[in-house]
Amino acid sequence: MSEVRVLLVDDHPVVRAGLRAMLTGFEGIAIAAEASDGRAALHELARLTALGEVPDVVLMDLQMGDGMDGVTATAEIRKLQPAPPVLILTTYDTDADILAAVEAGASGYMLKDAPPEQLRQAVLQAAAGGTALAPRAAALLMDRISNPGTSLTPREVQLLELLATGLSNRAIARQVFISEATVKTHLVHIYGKLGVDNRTAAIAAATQRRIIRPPGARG
Amino acid sequence: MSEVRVLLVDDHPVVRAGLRAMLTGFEGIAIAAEASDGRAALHELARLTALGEVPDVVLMDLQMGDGMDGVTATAEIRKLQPAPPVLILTTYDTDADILAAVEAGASGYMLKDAPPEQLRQAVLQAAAGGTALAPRAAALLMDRISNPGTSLTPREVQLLELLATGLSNRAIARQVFISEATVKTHLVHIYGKLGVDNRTAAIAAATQRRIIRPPGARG
DNA sequence: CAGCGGATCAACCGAAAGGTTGACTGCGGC
DNA sequence: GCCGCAGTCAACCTTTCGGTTGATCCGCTG
Repeated sequence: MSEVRVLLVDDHPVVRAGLRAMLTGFEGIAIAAEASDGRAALHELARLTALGEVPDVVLMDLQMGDGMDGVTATAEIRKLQPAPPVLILTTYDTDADILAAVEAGASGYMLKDAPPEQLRQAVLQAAAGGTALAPRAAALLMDRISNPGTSLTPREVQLLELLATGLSNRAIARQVFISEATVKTHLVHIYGKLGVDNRTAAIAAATQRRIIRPPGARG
Repeated sequence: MSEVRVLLVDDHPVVRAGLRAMLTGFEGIAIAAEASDGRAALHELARLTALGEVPDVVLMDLQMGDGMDGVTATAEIRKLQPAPPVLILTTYDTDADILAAVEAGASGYMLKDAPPEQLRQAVLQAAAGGTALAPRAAALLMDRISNPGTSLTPREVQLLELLATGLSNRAIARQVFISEATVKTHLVHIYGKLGVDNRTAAIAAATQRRIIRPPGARG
């Protein structure tokens, strides 16, 4: 009999307990192991692989306080041989989170506030080699392929990061060895792409979409 | 046999399942009921009270997507007769969150990444009429009573939060029904206390010191 | 090669923000 | 009752920022 075996990866004991209780309550799903961050997940995966017990799906949180984050871990897992499918289960549904996860090779993207039945479906689908996307994630990906020209250039992201640290235009200019005029030009472009009209709104928008890390983010 | 009876309030089914599994696994703790937001919690509380089964403690998340938020719900619960103690269990430990919760009458402030044993202790302590604070929450409150002059006033924190959402001075003024001049006065004070000289730097500093949550962070 | 987009810079102007001074109210403590 | 502090507002000035126009340079691509 073929049970779907899941590797849980989440840094919150409470969430792990919830998933464990919820998933083991379903027919045909079992927990193979648990890990509290990406690095631990890779260790578990190596251990299980050595035993010939590769899990059928990895259920992974994206935000994990101290250890390796979910996107990095997903990319690492996808490099393995064999590489179990990774289903992202997270709290946020921001553009960059979703895109980063998909680019890293995730088989699905679900939100933690999803009803249990949806979660069950997603786990089974991912384990079977399919995909499982939350509505907003699906919508975003559709939108991306229809008009891809909206994203920020690497240079713009770099200036955005400096902006978020609280530097003035002049200070940013000095930092990257360009003129203040150029900084202003870049900012105008950034504001246009983000749909805002000042620097604080740009920081808020860029943080929300996970284009940049929150100012003073730890880790 | 006096079991401690808990009312769970969290908008995530997964988290509720986790807390349910974790707490019922402990001796002397039982789940009285569950609710997915503040309003539902008040309903449950009314229902239980009518049955003469008032819970011994309310375990409440602060960030809840759609319904009444945790701070408002806590304040409402504390107005009841009888008013069960409210233990906050949340993901973030920013000054603004902690102070708001304590001012609303919470008996404790714990983080979701706390180990199960700590959680158990906190629930029991709160139920017994005591308090339970995460280390950072305790440190913050100690700091508040020792040197209250250095820290930001509630009003200043409020403006800081609006600032971080990307609003202009005029927009902030309209939001809180004061003049633009007053906003500027507050900002000057804020800059002085944070040791910065512009709004983006204020956001960065306030985020770093956990006075406010990162711009765009959502529950 | 012509065209496009990214990156660079200048000059300019109006709008917003930063900073200062001063003043008034209301509340709590000594 | 007086003092200090938080909160409110006005007037004024300087600096910074936002937005526009226009330009050069470079690398890639059809």
